[in-house]
Amino acid sequence: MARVGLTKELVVLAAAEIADRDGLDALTLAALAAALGVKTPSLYAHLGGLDDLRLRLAALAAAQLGDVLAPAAAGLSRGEALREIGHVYRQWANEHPGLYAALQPASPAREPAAEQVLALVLAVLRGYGLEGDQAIHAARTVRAALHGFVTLEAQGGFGIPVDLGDSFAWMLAALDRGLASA
Amino acid sequence: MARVGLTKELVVLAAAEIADRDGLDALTLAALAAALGVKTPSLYAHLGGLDDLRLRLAALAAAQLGDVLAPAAAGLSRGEALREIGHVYRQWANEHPGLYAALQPASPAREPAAEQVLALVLAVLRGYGLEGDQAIHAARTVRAALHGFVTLEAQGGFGIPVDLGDSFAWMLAALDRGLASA
DNA sequence: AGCCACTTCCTACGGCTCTTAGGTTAGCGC
DNA sequence: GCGCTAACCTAAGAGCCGTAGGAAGTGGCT
Repeated sequence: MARVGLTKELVVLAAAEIADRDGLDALTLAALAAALGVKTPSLYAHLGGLDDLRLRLAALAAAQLGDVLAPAAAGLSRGEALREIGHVYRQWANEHPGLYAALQPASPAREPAAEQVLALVLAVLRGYGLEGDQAIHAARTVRAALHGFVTLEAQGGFGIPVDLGDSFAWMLAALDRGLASA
Repeated sequence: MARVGLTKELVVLAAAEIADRDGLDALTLAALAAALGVKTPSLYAHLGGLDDLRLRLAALAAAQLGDVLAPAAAGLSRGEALREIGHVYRQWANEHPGLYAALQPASPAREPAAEQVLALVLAVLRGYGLEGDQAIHAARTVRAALHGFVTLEAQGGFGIPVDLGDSFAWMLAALDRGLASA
């Protein structure tokens, strides 16, 4: 019985790879164990089970997204910052569909990263002169638009053959105008 | 063996009720059969299986959403029409979380209703002077914002204790300004 | 009325999922 | 070299979807 030498980190990374390649639904403990060259019950030495795996995946995703987003708006303001954050957000989501999907049911595991992103967005919104409740409304607006677009795109929800990148850029420009005139 | 007298319609309606009450994930053939007072395999007389049930649910959801949305913007234009459509959309989604979720993986089953909704939105956008590709970009923007907000709301994705209705109204107003200045 | 055919509904089963319980063995520290 | 930890295993159970094949209620036809 040659030991594989798994660690929690290796297991979660392998899970992320499966989720991104085959979809989050294809991430089963059986598939994960097979990918690691191990029998399914052996995973319970490293994980608390499927729910625990999903939480760890969500935490990993939140951390990664936070890391790519953090430097995106450095030195930019208003429209430029919004556009940059938007494009980085969309690109990361497109490159990591499984991880992005794992982010979905809001869980405590991703709370810290969520607050990091929120702070980042609020900083940009201050450039628009938005504070207090206004800033919260605006942050939710931006988040809803980004999340909605990326989600619909991932699910093939946009049927019409008009370039999605153009539409995304158009949306960010419209958001910029909407925020600027608040 | 008293017969229950099921029909495809009754089965799908019962499924919709379970999905809305307990969540789409809780909609299993076993749960559906139990709710109908029948054993699981009996459902196969009315359905092709779980995938088929999900498609039928998506078709039902698309039809319902189209029906409530169609008269929403009658006699209104621009900002008022957008606000009305938005509120009806959100209200329906909040009242039917299971059906709304069933709409998710874009399937051929909901195509007709999707086109109906698209035509409705495009009509409103004409009020903003948007045509051709511009109108497509704008329609995608509106859809992304609505879908994103409603989805995040359903998942408890908005943590901060600021009124969600206010945020939604703010988003619709921001969209209106963004579209008006396109 | 009586019978036939249809369709609903059933039991039984196989394969997949996650999960727990308990035993074996590899490899590190003493 | 020996023992302890933990990584890994087999075995088993509950729940899921889906298929196969049989029994029974219901409507139509003679």
